[in-house]
Amino acid sequence: MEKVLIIVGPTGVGKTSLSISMAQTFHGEIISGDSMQVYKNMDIGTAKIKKEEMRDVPHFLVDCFSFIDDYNVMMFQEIARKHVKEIHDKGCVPIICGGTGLYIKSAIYDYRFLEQEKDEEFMSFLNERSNDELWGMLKVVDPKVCESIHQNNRQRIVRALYMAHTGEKKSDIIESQEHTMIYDAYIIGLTMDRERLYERINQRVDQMMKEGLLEEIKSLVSSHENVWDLQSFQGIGYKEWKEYFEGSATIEESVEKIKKNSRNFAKRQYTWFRNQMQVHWYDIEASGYPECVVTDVKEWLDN
RNA sequence: AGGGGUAUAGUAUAAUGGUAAUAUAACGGUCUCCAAAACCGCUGAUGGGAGUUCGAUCCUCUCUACCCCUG
Repeated sequence: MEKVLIIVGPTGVGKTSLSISMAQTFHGEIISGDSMQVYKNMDIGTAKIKKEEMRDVPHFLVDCFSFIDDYNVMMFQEIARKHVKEIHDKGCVPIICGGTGLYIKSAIYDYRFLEQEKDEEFMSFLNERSNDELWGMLKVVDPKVCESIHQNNRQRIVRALYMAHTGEKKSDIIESQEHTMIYDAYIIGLTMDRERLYERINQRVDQMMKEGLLEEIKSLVSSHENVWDLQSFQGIGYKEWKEYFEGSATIEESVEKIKKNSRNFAKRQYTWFRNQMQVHWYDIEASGYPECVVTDVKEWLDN
């Protein structure tokens, strides 16, 4: 199996800088496992790596789509796997680094997605139903998957109904998989004291403001109509400005909201990585932090 | 310093002479294409002391802290 190095962790913990040093040490190339850093012109709010920080290490899936484009797991899975193969064939180490848990898991496990077909009629049919009605429908159509989705989670219920309607049932897809990794992956998870991480996140948001986050937003807002509905504008650091532009919130309130959402996000990321993937955790504040990663990765590469 | 007021969960607000509710935060979890999303669960409080009372968070006194007014 091809070897792939994975770097995950909560936002703001320092994944990017480790990815560069790993790439330099082990002759690696980096694939971004991040759902927002793909968008061009969204640099500050996504904490995107700067050109000069890349140190000539090749990066993929960064800065490659317009902010009006849609991007999703299936696209990530396909493109990331393609890059893994190419990097591997070159004799380099593919490094997937990012914070979007589902994306990364879907690329390294045998996840299978349905080809998306548009069915506007069925969609609007679903949109008119209440949560309870949809839940009742799913119970009939795909009872197995129904058990695993909470009644209030409309988004998932709709998705499952849509899958059953357009092709395969979600439960069938899941049962057709072995739920194993398709690569020989070493998963590095970075962590640190929760309180200090939150402090760091808060400071990073203040830093974004100093670097001109608001100006970045303004220029995007003026370059396209109704940006607030775009998928790219559902990202933290962007969606929080809607109220400000509508005149119902101050800059300070928006900044505080960004901080809060970032902290909440970091917590959800921990939950995912702790429970969904087999992560080797490293405390970035522990003594000998970068060195022990190098030692472990070296051992894994040699096997 | 004098006069008045307030004290309930980390924060903001309820309520009652029979030990307390809501929001939010915090924490934990679910996750197969909106995932930086969507959803679920849970912990936590009547400032300290004394009195009245069968029983006080509620009434009384006192201490403490904070707020307002007047020098």
